[in-house]
Amino acid sequence: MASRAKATILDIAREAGVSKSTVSLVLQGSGLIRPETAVKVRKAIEDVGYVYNRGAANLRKAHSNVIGMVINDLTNPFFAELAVGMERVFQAAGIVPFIANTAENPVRQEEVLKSLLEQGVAGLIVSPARGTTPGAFRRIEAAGVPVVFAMRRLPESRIPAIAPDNHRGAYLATQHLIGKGHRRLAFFGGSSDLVVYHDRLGGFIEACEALGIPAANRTIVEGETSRRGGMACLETALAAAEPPTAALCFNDAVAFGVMLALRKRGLEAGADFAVVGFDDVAEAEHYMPALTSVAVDTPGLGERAAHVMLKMIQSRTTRAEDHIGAVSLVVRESCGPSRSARGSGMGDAA
Amino acid sequence: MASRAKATILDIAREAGVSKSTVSLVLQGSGLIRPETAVKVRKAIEDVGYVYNRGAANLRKAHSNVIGMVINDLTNPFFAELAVGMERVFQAAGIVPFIANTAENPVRQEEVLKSLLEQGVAGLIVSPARGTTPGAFRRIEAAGVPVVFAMRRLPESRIPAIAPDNHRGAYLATQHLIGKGHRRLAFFGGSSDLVVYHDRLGGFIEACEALGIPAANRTIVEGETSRRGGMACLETALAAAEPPTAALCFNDAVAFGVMLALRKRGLEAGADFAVVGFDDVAEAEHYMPALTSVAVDTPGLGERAAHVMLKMIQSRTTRAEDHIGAVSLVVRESCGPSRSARGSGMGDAA
DNA sequence: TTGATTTATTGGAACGTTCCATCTATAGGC
DNA sequence: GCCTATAGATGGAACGTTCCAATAAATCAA
Repeated sequence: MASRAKATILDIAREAGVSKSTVSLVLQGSGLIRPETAVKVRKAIEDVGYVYNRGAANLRKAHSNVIGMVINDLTNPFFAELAVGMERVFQAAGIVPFIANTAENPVRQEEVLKSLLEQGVAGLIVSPARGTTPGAFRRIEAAGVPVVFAMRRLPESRIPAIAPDNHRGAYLATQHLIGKGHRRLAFFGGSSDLVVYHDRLGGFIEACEALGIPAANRTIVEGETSRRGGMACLETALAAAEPPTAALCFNDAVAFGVMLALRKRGLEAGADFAVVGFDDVAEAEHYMPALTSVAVDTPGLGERAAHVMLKMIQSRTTRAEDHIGAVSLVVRESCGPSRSARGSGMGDAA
Repeated sequence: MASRAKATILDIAREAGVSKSTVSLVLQGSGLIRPETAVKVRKAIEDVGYVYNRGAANLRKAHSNVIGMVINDLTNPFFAELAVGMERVFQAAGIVPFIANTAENPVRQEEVLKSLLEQGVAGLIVSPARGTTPGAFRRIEAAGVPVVFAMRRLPESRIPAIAPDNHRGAYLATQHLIGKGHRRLAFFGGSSDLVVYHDRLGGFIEACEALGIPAANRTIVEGETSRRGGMACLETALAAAEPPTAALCFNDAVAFGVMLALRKRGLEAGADFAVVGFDDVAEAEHYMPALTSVAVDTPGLGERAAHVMLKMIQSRTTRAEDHIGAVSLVVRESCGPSRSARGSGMGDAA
């Protein structure tokens, strides 16, 4: 196996009979080189199986072309969609983003960020893990590396955030449920150490208050932002004396879990209990029953985040405006057909 | 903004009143340093907001601790599960894997691989995009960087592959369908430029031949390995004069698509048409109806691939054994209850 | 005391690039 | 023929680390 000790620019130079400077120039596509020379050099590059050493180059140039994308849960298709949006714009800019998963673990996140930084990334797009301490990004900011938060943000931080209008989305969804006649509502999933949680819950509560649902008729159950979390939430809520008849879920994964738990109990989402999700992942449309959800234009947010990042890098700043994306409620089947209120009657199939 | 021109090891040395060598030693956790000195140095590191420059270090050490993971479709939850398995073992080894998505595009894949290589990765775990040319990894092999294929492999290549027993999985699934009494079978999705495709299709055909399904009663429809692809496959197949009554799908995504298309036609998976998937992603269990699928222990394969990679790096070789993972058929509802066949009773009792 | 050994620390060369300043040819203007 | 301009190519210093060989200081054996 031709493990000939890694060819360098000097090997190429020797092979082609020019100086290393010339090779460097060719590598950068400089117009200062006579075409025939360039051809000769390129042939040599091919011959020796050269691979460019970006680390060495960055040592001089001091700005790399790699961008890190730190994601809190890769198994949630929502984040894959977000990533895809970003990749679209980075690809056009000739940048390859590296994705790293933190699995919702702040310690892992710390490692991941450290590693990315050491690698000399030009910027970082982050959806912070839950429980991230406010100081976690201090060092990064100090290092002057631009960061943008996507979807999630941190309590008090100067870091720009790209996120959907969570408050409004939750409001719309809640309004929809109330419009369907529901009078005992729940908010399922998420946890109060997430800023997004407060945004969404806030929208829920505001709608309840505006439309006459007293606090006594509201059930709020925190839980994991996953299918499993959703299942647990439903169980908890139905154990109450006067259980809710409808729920707004923190995200679609939670909503899927809720629907699953309903099915396990012999209940049907839509008919027996209304559920609405948040994010509108691709699956929502195909679920059975199809999930009513707050659409946030996920790839669009990804693109936006990428653009902001590019801008920050270009203007060598570490600041940028927040961006709140528009949302809309996509009504499907999981809240049932319009029906004139049920007030009571859980219709709890034995 | 403290953009104080990137602190280096020398700044720390000055700050702490020691030499750069000492700082370097501390950074590496060498035991040669007097504890008090180490403390002093660490304090200085903290004070100046130092970030380690791995690029510069690699220039000397020549082996990095980053591993690239190149995935052909991040939106397929299957690959996210694979990634999670790998991460588990890399994390334990103190390595942060960088994930990059090729979106099933060989050109993009080329860029991604180039970028990763230039970054000086220690190894590459790849699920090659469909249509990858056989020569695509020649340069990488020549560069002496260890590569392992996960899930997919390339026609003639010395690169070790970690994959499930595709042939056997397909055989089991087909056998199951025939056992249910089906006599006109289909194989949906995938395309012949994928080695896996031939493996799976091969298992299907072998089972058909062994169990007496003549070629005339077999429908094979190539298609995208996605939900959309599955929908198209079903439409194509049902348009035939004597349409199949059951299908083995290339993967779960295709199977979901098939079930979706069935529903659109007012048919029900299980009762009206049997479908079995491949991969057994988490969703399969929760689908409606729950999908019968070939379980491949995805995270286990991920772990395996990671272990092989670690081994290769450690023993500085570029060769390793292939690994074929065990598979099993998980029977759920999408093939319907046992029924005494159309055609003839395959004696599938209870 | 001397020399040997151990413990802590250090300077300098090397790693593979970029980029500036310099150099050599050739061409053009007169 | 001489001077200047220009195109093309080049050597060397610098980037931030590691690691070897060397040193200095402390300890020990005799």
